[in-house]
Amino acid sequence: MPVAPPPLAAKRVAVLKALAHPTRLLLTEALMQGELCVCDLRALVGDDLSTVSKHLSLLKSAGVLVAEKRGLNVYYRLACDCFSSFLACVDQVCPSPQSAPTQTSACC
Amino acid sequence: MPVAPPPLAAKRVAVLKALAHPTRLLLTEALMQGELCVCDLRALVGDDLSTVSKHLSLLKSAGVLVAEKRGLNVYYRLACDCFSSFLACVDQVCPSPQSAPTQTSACC
DNA sequence: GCATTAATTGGCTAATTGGCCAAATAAGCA
DNA sequence: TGCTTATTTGGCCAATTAGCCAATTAATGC
Repeated sequence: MPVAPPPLAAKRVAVLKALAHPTRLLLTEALMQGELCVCDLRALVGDDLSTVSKHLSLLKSAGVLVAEKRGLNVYYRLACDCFSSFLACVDQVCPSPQSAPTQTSACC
Repeated sequence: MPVAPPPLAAKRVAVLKALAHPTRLLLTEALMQGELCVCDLRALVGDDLSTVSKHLSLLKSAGVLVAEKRGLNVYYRLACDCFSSFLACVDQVCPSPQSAPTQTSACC
């Protein structure tokens, strides 16, 4: 088993692709502090509401976020609470000279 | 500090985007076992040599891989040895029902 | 039911990315 | 020098993605 089997690999790619966009990464980072509704997130990133909605939908499809409708609002939150260590992982994958200088959270 | 500062965020996006492609993820996973030359990697993925070269170049630009020329061959290897725990991280970001069933390597 | 607010969906175009071919560069060897 | 092999680069076209607008759906209150 030299590499991941196709279904796992496809899932990994979906997660990575979902997060590999500045706006979507920003949205996800914002949700580290807790759930927010779409209109809050829209105000945060400044894009058109439909654009934000599509980004969120993609993140939900990938399994990164979960959505819950309460009243008129839809609240999004992280599907798992390990996203901060995931980010630490990302920062560690390549030993860049300037990034993560005072980073203490470890992944690997 | 609600979210990552622009330069760090851009770097994260670059790493994620580099890995968010089936072929590039496959190439990177293959290099977990050690360095390989471009022709070996080309045989592994089956794409045109120029396509593989461009994928590798992108991964190098993102800082995921490093290249070293020895003789006629260019050998690529992982820029950091923590890639396996990074993958474990990816698998953990969303609690999918079928993926990572017997996974013991932990990230978060 | 009708009006209002929140969010999603469809449609369209612009921009980006992917992948092949051909040409160019680089290194070793006769 | 010229030949051969390994890799990269440029160019081109197809496919995907991004983002805006308009229209639709959903929930609440009158």
